[in-house]
Amino acid sequence: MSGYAPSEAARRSGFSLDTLRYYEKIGLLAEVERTAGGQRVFTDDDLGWLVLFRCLRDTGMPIAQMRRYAQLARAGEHTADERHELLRHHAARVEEQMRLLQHQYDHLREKIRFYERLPGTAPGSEAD
Amino acid sequence: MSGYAPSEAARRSGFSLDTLRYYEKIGLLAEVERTAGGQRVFTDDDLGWLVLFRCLRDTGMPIAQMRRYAQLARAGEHTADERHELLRHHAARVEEQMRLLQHQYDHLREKIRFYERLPGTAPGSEAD
DNA sequence: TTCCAACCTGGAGCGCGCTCCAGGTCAAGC
DNA sequence: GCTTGACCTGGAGCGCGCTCCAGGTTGGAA
Repeated sequence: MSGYAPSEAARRSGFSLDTLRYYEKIGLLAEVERTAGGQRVFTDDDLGWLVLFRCLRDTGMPIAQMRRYAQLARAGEHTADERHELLRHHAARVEEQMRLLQHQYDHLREKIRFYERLPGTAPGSEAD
Repeated sequence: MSGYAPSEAARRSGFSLDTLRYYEKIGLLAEVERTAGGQRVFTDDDLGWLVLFRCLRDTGMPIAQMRRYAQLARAGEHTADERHELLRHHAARVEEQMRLLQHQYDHLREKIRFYERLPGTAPGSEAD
């Protein structure tokens, strides 16, 4: 079941080896288990965290905030409310982000339509 | 009608004064007109470009690509096809970006639902 | 046993997109 | 004419999130 070499964890998570080490170094990922010789062994739980980090990162959460979330989770059950609130707050910003993206995408499409109305090589508007 | 002081251009565009100067320096904005004394005077056309840059920037286009677009436009009508293609290509990436954002947003909402199913302070799953 | 690819560490470096600074100039109101 | 706030320039610095490097260690296959 669990116990992945670094390269395997990288492959499964989509993060680079360097990024995995970096995430551990800055305390985003908790201390990863090691072999007797000191090489990392990632667990399914680590992989689960990486999936979450990817979600949060892809939605624009800064690393400092991800770290805060992770540290709260490690602190125990009693931080559940705060973690919940943190995610809800983030979700609200993601919604705003989606609205802005949609809005600017509409602008972009309109701009593109301008080019599609251009009849070959005719004199066009200045505002292109 | 046209002729805006730097601070006014900043206010209208939402870019900082430094950013406006930076955009001109790197050749994103064409050379902005000046008073006899050397102070910038932004035109309505400049403002139009800034609106476009905001659209492209908000949708994640790198500056190098915006500059390419701007330079093509300055080069004349004969670059219209290439500009069109550039925007269409960008729009495709924005669509992909929107899909990913929606997908990860769904994940996030599911995570939040997990906290909402938590009955007070009960022993929860590990995978939080 | 030997090999070599994968792994380790600490720390420097990078690419992006600004942002700030020092030291000086301009121009509008009094 | 003087003041003062907005503006100018070139260039350094920054915050983020990695990414790369040198120099050394590990561990599974042949």
